[in-house]
Amino acid sequence: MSDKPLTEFRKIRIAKAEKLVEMGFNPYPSKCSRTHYAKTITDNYDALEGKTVTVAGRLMSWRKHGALTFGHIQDQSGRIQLYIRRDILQDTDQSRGNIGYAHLKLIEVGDFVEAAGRVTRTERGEISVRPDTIRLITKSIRPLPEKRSGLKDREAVLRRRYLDTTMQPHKREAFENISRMLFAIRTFFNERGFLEFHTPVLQPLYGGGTAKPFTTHVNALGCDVYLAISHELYLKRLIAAGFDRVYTIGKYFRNEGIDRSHHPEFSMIETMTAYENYEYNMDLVEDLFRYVAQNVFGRTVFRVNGREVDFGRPWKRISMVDAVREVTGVDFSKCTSVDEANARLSAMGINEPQASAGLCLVKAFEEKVEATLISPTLVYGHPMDISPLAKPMDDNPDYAERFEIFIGGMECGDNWSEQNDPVRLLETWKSKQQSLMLAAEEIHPLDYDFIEVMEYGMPPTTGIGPGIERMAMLFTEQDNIDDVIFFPLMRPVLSPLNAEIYGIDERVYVERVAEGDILITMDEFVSLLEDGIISPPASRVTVRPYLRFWGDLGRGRTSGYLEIEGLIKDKRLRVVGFAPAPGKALHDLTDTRKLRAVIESSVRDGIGGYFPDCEIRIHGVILLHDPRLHAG
RNA sequence: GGGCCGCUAGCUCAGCUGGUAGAGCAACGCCCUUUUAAGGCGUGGGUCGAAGGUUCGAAUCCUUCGCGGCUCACCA
Repeated sequence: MSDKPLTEFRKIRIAKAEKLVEMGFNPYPSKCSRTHYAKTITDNYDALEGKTVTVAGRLMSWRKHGALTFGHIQDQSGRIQLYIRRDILQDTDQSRGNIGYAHLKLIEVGDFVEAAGRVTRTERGEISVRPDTIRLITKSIRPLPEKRSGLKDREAVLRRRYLDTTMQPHKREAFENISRMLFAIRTFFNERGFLEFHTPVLQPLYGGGTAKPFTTHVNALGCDVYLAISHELYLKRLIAAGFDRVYTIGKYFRNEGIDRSHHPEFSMIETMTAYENYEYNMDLVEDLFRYVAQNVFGRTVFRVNGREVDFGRPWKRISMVDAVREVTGVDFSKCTSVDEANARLSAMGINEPQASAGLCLVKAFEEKVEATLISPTLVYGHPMDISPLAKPMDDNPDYAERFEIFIGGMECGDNWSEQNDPVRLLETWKSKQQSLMLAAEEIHPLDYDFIEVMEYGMPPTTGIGPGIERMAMLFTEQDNIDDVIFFPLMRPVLSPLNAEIYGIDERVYVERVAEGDILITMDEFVSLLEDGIISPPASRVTVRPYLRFWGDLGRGRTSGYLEIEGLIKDKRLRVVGFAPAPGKALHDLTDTRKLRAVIESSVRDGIGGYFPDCEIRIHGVILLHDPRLHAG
């Protein structure tokens, strides 16, 4: 009986590693002695020709020609060819870890190797290292993807990014540039006298925004906390503490939609500057983007959504009222009533009545203007209705000292003069809380501790908050956020193949209850049936048994649940605590027919009698494993 | 959440209106002193995402589910 290809491949490679151990080699040594990166050698060939160098990296190609062997080693900098000659390569020497020509078959594509030898050119002119010695640094026991195409399946790329960047090294560029970007951002702020702080990710209250948070629990304190949806309230506490210029490059967590420009976990650079207002920040934001463009990318013109965006020119600054008037011809500042404003809205084809004239302006802006703002534009003067943490403008208190950054039709940051009047802040928050409770049945926490901070006093302050990923998308010219986040969040999966390799007998399913499903216990279910409360609206009920086996086969326990469709209209019922045939050994998994028969009779005996006229379809048993036991 | 699309060997992909599951790369064996998509000869490799259904017969048709993609909506 032969194995599946991957299983066989893996066994062969493990056998080679074992052979190496038998021979006295360590296939996983801890040290290597690289002297040069590949690119250093190809860039400085004239100076290095004939010199002895040591290179190390992953073996990406391997061409045997009898007494000659060619291959390419790939390191972080690039690739360089190995030109191996039988008459030059030293013999196998376990004490030094050297692998001689006779044993070269023990290393292969995918392995990490180290080669020491002279820098030379082959007859075809390729700069190469001609090794005197070759050492195996790390044995690889999985096959690399197809060498020409690499990974193409999007899911495979996202789940195994390390393979994608191995096969197509140019795909590392965006990530390298993001790293440089972060360094440049820090340099930019540090040079301007800002101090970087780490603010809490675990927060007892979530504030500074209206997003849905992730919740978690602190055992030691016995209380629930939230992952940060924003860091701004903590930065303001730092200003109150006497620091004039602070920033954080923090992680933000928002339990909301995922699409090509939204990710549940993202990063932002957030600043607070005391003794300045939003106008200072307009200059700061513009300088920041220009600084990053020039210092990291060496240019100011980028392509965003197929259109050119120039960060070098002075950015357009326009009030929201003017921006809407420019595009639609409607001047919302002249609207004297909500009804008038809503009439203007519906005249431009937006039939969603808003609660205030300010909200009408915002709606018109979002619908008609936002997508047209390709060149970097700062839009200021938001209605106070939507700016609870911002200060009103002196000359027009209906509008906030606030601006948003728009680039390529995408919002890239929100910024304002911080409201530091504690009495007004409290009033605003309370009324906002009430309206939100009425409107959305959502309770937003009031952070009284923060109000107290404001009562002690915070000097005039202004902050900016450009998103790192949005910025990275602009500068690396990617249109999908997954391509600027190396490890995007995905549902966990365990392939049947891995389940087999790692000795997990059954298919692994992640147990979860979808929204809208009803979860009840077996006892509750039975009593509902007995009382006749549940009866099928349709003539057919579909039952899917899910079972989990604990402990040793033949002796362990069985638990599971039934998924039942057709008993409650449009809902799926999940009955937990289903124990088929109590007392019987169900663990003979090899006889699936017998297993199924036992489950079927158990289900039919259990519920079939309650509605005799109904067809009950029982699907094959699905075996569960606790994913937590086998994660990773 | 809605719509559309995809899932076949480790990887990249064929597989027509239902009729014995295919190729290349990778792997294994042998040959080869200038290859770089090396080449030549030979060999092995599959729960066609899962479960049901229709059928004499299903990778193919139907239903449900899983995972993913694109897109719209929602959400900053």
